[in-house]
Amino acid sequence: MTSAKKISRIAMPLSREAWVKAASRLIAQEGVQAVAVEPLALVLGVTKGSFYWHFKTRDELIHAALEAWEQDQSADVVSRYGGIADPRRRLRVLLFAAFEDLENGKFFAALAVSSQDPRVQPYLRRATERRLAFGIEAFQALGLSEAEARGRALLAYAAYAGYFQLLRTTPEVVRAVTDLSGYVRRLADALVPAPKRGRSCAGSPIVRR
Amino acid sequence: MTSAKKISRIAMPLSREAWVKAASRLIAQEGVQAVAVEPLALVLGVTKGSFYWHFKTRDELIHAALEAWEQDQSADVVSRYGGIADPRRRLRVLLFAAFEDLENGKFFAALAVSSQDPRVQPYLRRATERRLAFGIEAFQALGLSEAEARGRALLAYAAYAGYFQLLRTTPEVVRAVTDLSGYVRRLADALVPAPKRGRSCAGSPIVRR
DNA sequence: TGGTATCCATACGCCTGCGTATTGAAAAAG
DNA sequence: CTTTTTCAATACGCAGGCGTATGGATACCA
Repeated sequence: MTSAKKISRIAMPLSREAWVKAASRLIAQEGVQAVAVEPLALVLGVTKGSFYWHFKTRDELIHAALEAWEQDQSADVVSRYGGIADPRRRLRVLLFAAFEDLENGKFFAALAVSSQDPRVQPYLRRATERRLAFGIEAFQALGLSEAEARGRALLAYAAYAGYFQLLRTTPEVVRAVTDLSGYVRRLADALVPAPKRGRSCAGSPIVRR
Repeated sequence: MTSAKKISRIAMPLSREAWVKAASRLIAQEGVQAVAVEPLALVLGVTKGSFYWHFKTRDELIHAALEAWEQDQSADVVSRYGGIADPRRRLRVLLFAAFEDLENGKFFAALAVSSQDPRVQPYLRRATERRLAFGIEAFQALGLSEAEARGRALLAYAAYAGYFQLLRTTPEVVRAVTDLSGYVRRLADALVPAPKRGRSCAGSPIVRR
């Protein structure tokens, strides 16, 4: 049958979820503006007729895909939040976990591509607010002043956003320079005093103000 | 001098440069895909007829704008390079200078938006390679190993890219958190041992201020 | 005065993508 | 065995954007 790369579309009806999923993949790879009905239908082995039965407009599909991402997001953060008591360790684990979720990072970078799109903005804004607030809280738990915590959280978040942006724009160059785990470790060492093991810097290098 | 955005255009012939400049502005604001001939002509107060006299295709305009940016880039880097002898100070000055050039930062962030565009890729790749190489060199001048220098350079560059990405995608949120100078100072403190002040402990670059 | 080069307007054809309308087919319900 | 519901194909209209063709208009030259 349709010997295309995708599943062979053997007369099995297409679910709404299938469209959303395909759209999400497309967003992660080429950004929101790439979500076009006809090309997408071609990939799925159907025509527009199918799409406009499942969705009222193209915007509805985009919105659905973004909504799905936001749900995943929240779930993830909450699940990792409950855990660790020690603030230092929690912060480091948080950092590593964030960078380890490559899918999410790539999707986020792809969203940033379409940041001017009014459909995307609210999702991007909420995600940024949520993550930054979380980061600030985590840094404050170390005993830092709010200003200091804000600054470090922004730095950490920018390093996150920047890494995935660079990975998207020029993956060869980035990979030639260092690997992910080394990158994150370095970031964590720069922002969070190492937790107990080995002699960390004498006394308390952290200034609370 | 076109007084403001779209006025004048009083029978004075339009130069090729005017098109390139307008295109560059557009790229910085909305990305490469926004560079469309007819809307641009509307802004400049002419029609397509003018454009296709100065340029063969739309691609030619885009290339011209990117080329102009790359030239500026190189000039800037070279001009700042000659200066400082002390590697610590040089690195910090470099960092501050990079972040202070808001125009360039915004243009870079806008380019990253269109990183998938085959027209943009080479320019983006060259800029990234050049800057990273420069950063690595600067860190090695501090006496760091190549691996360590690579790591820190990537971190610094990601912080740069990330900051301007966030400034582009969610400026309100970023500005609510901290200001630019504080951000850069923090980054410099984290990556570069302060020039004179008390020596930080050997391993951890976190420095009391 | 006439010619030539420069700069721009207008009109056209083409393609892509959105959304609608209509028809069709197959499964489920009756 | 009908009827209804579900899903999809086809055909259409419309808009925006690229590139071409052609015809002014203005200025500079000879």
